[in-house]
Amino acid sequence: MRKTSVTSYDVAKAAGVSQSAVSRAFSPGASIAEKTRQRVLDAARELGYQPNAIARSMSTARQEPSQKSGMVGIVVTRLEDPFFAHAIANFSRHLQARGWHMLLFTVDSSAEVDEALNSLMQYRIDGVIILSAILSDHMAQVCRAQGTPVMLYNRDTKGLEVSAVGIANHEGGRLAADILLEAGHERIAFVGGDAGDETSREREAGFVQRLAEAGLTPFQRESGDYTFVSGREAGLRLFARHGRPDAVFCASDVMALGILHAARFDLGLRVPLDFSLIGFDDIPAAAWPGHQLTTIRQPIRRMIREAVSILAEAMEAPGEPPHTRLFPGTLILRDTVRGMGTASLSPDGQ
Amino acid sequence: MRKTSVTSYDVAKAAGVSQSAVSRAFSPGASIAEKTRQRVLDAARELGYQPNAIARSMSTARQEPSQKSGMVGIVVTRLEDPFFAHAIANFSRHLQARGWHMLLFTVDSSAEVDEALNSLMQYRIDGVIILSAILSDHMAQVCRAQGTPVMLYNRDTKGLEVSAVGIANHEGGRLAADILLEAGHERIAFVGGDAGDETSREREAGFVQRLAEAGLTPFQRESGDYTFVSGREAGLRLFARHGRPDAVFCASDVMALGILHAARFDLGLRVPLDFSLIGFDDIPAAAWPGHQLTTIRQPIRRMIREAVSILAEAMEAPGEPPHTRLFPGTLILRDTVRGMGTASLSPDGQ
DNA sequence: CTGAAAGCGCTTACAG
DNA sequence: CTGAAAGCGCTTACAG
Repeated sequence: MRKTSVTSYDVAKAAGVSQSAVSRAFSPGASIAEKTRQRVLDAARELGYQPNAIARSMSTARQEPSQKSGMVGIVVTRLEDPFFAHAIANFSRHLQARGWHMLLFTVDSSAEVDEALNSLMQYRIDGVIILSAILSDHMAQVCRAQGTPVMLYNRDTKGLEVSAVGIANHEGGRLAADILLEAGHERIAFVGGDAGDETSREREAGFVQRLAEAGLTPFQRESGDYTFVSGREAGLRLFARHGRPDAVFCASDVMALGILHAARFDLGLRVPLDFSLIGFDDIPAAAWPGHQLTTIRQPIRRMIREAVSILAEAMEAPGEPPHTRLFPGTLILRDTVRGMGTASLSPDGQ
Repeated sequence: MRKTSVTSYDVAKAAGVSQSAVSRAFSPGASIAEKTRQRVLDAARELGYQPNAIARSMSTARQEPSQKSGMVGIVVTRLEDPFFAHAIANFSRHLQARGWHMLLFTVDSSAEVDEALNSLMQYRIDGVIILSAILSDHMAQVCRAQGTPVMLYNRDTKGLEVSAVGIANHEGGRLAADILLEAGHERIAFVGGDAGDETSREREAGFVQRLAEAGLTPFQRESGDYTFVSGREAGLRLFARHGRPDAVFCASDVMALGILHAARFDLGLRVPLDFSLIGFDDIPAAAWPGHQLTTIRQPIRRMIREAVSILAEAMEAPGEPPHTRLFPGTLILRDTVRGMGTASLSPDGQ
């Protein structure tokens, strides 16, 4: 009655060889005569046989220090955010190119990461990448005990025994302050995430530090949740009263675009005439002709290549200590900072 | 030497029961005394035991008509596109809520779908969702033979024995023409994908049909690849010569925004004064204050809920025939069509 | 309610 | 180069 799928035994019978031979025919580098291999492959094609990855994974559990599934877990928040969508798209291509599959888990906050990890680890993933969230100390130890390497993307390790790839947030914040200071601004506001958001805090810290060196303190501070709408609302609050800022550093492009649209279209302000604006990330929409947002670019492609490569190494050499790599952000001068326009440092506008 | 992970045998020993009992303790509805169950669960927590989903999947292969892995395959092109990023985010939440995991595979074109499916099926996925792409006739039969239900999202089944959820493209195209005609336009251009793109073709067909009923033919036709940049370039071509269109229907919001930015910021044209523009999809950026793009909305949330629900049914009742469900698009009137502005049919702007 | 045992579909020493 | 056999970690009839 069962819709029996074709197994290596069926192929073996059809090809007139043992089941072991079938297995070897599908294992690169296994010792098998080319003639036998061809015979098996032909029979397999005939029957529509595909090796069962689940069963293979079971078998390898016997030899390997830990069971290999061929799957890498990905834990992500806010997949709809263009920054993350791009990251996932890139991760996916790199991982696939190296022969891994992606088991995706979306969470609403860092609080759910441990649970997600637990769920993912039941599938004996070979490694896991966590985007913009952090796991608990306990969970990090569990992963370590299981031999599952962890890669934090866009987040600091905080001393955990895990790998990480990220952007130099503190320096990025300084860079933003640099350019605003150089443009002669003195009433500089900051817009970031909430108090619990580490990335935003680091960017703010660098920003505030650089301001302090120039004898200034932030003129105003607003926060949002990294959506366009929350940026727009922050923008409205920023300019609601008298004594407005003459410049704004926003820790995320998505929110910066919210501020830009609020300023221009809700309030009728001119940017950069009425105030300068600088974002962070360099998402595609930052380069749109109507935006031309000056921002700090994250070298996403390189970062992701590096993250995958570090993780790959860790998955191959279980014992090795974790690696962390921080990339510097680069200033992309476009048209939203007074007196420092147009001369884009990037040739493309993508 | 192997970093032996803890198995049900370890828990059994610790709890002083048989391995079967451990298994039962983790199987909802299995016949086991509550006291035994608690003892097992305690021991499991103590040892950090988590059942091995891979092994579980192997076992079920014995009883079920086909092996259940708890994973649903997702095949997607252009993950970086906001329309797809949103779709994936939604799929992920619904699938997770029902206890499934998502095995994600990205492809560059429909040509790679069969290969992706082959790769995914080696993991004995319980079902698969293909976004905006189609599988071959042969592959559809393979899936059928394996008892793996297939859901096409945003694509027609073309007579294949698979399920599908999509938007009524033809009617959407008619709707777009309706509004442009009503606004009094006569030189109406169309911008879509290339000739091989079915979605675009259907929207165009409905659009052209409605135009014909009014005694008109499309004034001009340009195509792009669904990126902002390609929309911008199409916009440039649209207005490069004399005898310009006075309205444009673009089969995708992302491209429509490219046209909008090209018109306003590269060419200095006014929308909707110089020409009217209507898009398709209603992506978030369409509602940004500076855009206010009139468009045809896809009810993504409902569509995805329906897709998951149809797929879930198919995964539970293998024999059942596939289902197809088409949703109507709704006109979202914003500010890019002459004389029909501002009165948004949607209360929110999200 | 419980335990011993078979079996899911593979991989890989082991012995020719 | 090849085949017989053990074993990966579970689930679930089967027989108490």
